[in-house]
Amino acid sequence: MTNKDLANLIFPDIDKDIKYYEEKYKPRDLLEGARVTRFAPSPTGYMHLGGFYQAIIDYVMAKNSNGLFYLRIEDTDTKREVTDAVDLIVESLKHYDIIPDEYEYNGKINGEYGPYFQSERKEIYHTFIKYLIEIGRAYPCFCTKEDLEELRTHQEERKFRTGYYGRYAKCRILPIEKQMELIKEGKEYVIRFKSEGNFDLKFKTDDLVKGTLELSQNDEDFVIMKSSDKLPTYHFAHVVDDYLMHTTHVVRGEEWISSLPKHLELFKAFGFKAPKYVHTPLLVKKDGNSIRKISKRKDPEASMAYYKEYGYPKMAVIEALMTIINSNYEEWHSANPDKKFDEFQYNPKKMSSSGAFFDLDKLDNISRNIISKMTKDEIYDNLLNWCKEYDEDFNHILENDINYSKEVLNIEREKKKPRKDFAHYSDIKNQIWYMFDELYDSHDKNYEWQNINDMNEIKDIVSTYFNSYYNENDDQETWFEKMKKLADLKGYASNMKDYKENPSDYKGNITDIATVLRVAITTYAQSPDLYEILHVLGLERINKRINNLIEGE
RNA sequence: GGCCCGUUGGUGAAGUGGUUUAACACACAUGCCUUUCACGCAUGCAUUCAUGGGUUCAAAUCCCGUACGGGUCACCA
Repeated sequence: MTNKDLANLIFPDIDKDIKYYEEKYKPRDLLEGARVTRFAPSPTGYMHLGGFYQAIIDYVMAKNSNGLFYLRIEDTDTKREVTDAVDLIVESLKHYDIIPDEYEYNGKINGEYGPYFQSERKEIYHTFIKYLIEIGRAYPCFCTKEDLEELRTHQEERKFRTGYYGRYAKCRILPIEKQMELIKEGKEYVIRFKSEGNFDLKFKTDDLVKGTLELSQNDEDFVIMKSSDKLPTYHFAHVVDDYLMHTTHVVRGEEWISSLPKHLELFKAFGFKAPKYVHTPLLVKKDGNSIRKISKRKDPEASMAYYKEYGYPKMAVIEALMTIINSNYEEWHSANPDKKFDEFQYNPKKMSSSGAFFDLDKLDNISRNIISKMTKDEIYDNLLNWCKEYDEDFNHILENDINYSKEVLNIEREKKKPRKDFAHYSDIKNQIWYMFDELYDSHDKNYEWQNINDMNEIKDIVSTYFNSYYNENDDQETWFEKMKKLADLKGYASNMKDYKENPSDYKGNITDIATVLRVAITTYAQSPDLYEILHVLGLERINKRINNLIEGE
């Protein structure tokens, strides 16, 4: 009885060999220096910010080297799988225009190196495992959960390092005859890798972010194939897939560093060249005094859905992430405003090696800048798009009179120093509701009168102004001159200098007049430029409002 | 607990032995501009790089210890 007999007993139907797959998945025809990256999430829930952050790195690394970026779904854990998770992942990437060059979705495979769902690659893994068994580097293990637990407590009590290794790996010394006998009896088993490493020996390996890592050799006979569904574990699938798909750079969270020795030993056992690794720092968050990993349960902003719901422009989210990825991104971007973010030369060495904070304030700032630079047409389209999903009422209002809506959005826009008061689309309605009669009429109005708060005085100022002074066709200068005249007429200083010199000579000053008019029209003491607001509103809306104000109460 | 990684202002960070009196951006504060707000502009905000020691003419930058934080020790990824 030989290893070959064992291998055939375990995988009687596997008739292909590694060569077959190497022939099938030939090296990629890419230019020198082109990087092949992949985003390889497991579909266990929603799209996490940390995953997206990695996908961006993958994408940028591939794009700025004329390489290629693909999506692989790591669905080898059938127990944790969540139904719509793959849809969420694909839709999130799509929403941000991070489109993989190769992927598989809804049964359609786009790319020559698929399938791209690990669950569909079972035969490939089995072929590779079969080979390992044949050369004596893998074996069936019949230990039960109880056996392993016992081992563990035994090791813990003696303060030994826990794990299935060396003399504790009892199934590795089972004679082949015994192994085959147990399998024929129908005993449950997993396949373990037979390690040749020595934990006391260290080796050095390079990580593109962390630099040189000094790690102990792996000596654990870790599981490479599970018993229940015969699917491989992550460690095994990673090695086989990234070899066959010719990944050049593996981007993953730094939590994987501790299992790197396992992966490297596996690559070595096959005689494959390992890819380069980019172990990214975790996204963390300050919670009181402690720092912790950003968590989906406690932090809504951990989910990509958060940014969509709030209506952040997609470039804002991407740029906020880019500034964490390489802090010189911002500088580069302002020097190259017309270049796309994926032209930025990402440098893993410049990446922070400690945990990174994702700062929502910073996101808001970036977002404000981006929104302020949009043309009225762009912001209108984007807002409408967002409203279609999250605010149907506002959507209808915006579509009711498209030109008017665009003019409203255009207030203090399309100029050198545009307003920067919208951080996300869900902000907008609350800030400009008074521009739309449909919202204005039904809105609770809390007039923020300031210095002048006597209603008779207010009504007098408002009616005099709109009856005798306001003219829609005035330019801004004339418009303001008229307001000054009104101020003089009513006993308010039109010149601030005069007012400051002799405040007691006046009832108030020009700012009080402007404020009354502003509040009368918008209810707010603070608003964008009043001249523009009046101009956009138009006489009809204005008259309706002042009539209501004067006749009301 | 073992092993690994890390620690520069409120935040992201630049910086790898001497143009650093520690860049830039966000946040914050003050002032200017101004019919309000926002914008813009100006100024301020770490005498110090977790901490103790060492190497050196010279250290945030190199070495050792300590503390603290994080990761990982599954038939999860």
